[in-house]
Amino acid sequence: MRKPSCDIKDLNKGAWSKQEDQKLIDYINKHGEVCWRTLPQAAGLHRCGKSCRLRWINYLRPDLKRGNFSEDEEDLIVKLHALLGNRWSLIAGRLPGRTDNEVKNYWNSHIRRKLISKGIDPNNHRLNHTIPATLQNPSMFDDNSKPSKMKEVSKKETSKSPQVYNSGEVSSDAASGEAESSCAALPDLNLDLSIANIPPASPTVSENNNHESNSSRKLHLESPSTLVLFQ
DNA sequence: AAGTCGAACAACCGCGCAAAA
DNA sequence: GTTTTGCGCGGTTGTTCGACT
Repeated sequence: MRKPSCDIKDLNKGAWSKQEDQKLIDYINKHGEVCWRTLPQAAGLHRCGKSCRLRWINYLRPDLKRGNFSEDEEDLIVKLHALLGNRWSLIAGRLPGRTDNEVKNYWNSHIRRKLISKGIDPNNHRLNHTIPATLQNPSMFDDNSKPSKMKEVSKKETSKSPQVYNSGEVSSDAASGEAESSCAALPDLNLDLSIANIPPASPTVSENNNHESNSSRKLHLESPSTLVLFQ
């Protein structure tokens, strides 16, 4: 049986200290992103490689943008989500300086609610037939779609709700189908969109790593025609 | 001022995939 | 052809902090 990659005892968990961050940064600056499994020991970190990788990719990488998402970025996320579903790494790959985790969090905390407030199902980008309570009483949302008292879309509810795009089960057909339907739902969005039209982000870590990401392997993005949509 | 609630976000977990052995 | 290994992904959880009562 395969042994877990993080089964070593006495490993630190939880928040990273500044010292740990610095060790990781120093090591990667010196040696580059080598084998994540062996990196912690080599760098003198009591963390599993996975944890180091995550910390580096999501927080320590020098090319990270951080800060609020712009309107353009938000638009792009919505469009890409309509195309790709919950393929956060692919979506993030088109947003320079953004990570999949960041995009995912932003989607769940901001965009998702925003769409719901507009009566759009964030799972399939279709207009809900039943008018949501939020539309009947728009005052429940302010301009930033920050729900003042929206218990209906509580954290648990949103995270536990079934996703249309189950991981690994979304074919490009399904994705394009969603996109087609979303055109009607989102008339303001120009979904005459192809991957080729989207400005490429700076190479991600995985791309730099000479490894094709899992997601691109699954979707074969290297052949853009797969995802080009025409209305 | 204290307590409660919810949003935001960092981090972890489990799984699938591809490459290597 | 099968098993093992490591990476990367998406989903979920935990923690922090600000707003509100």
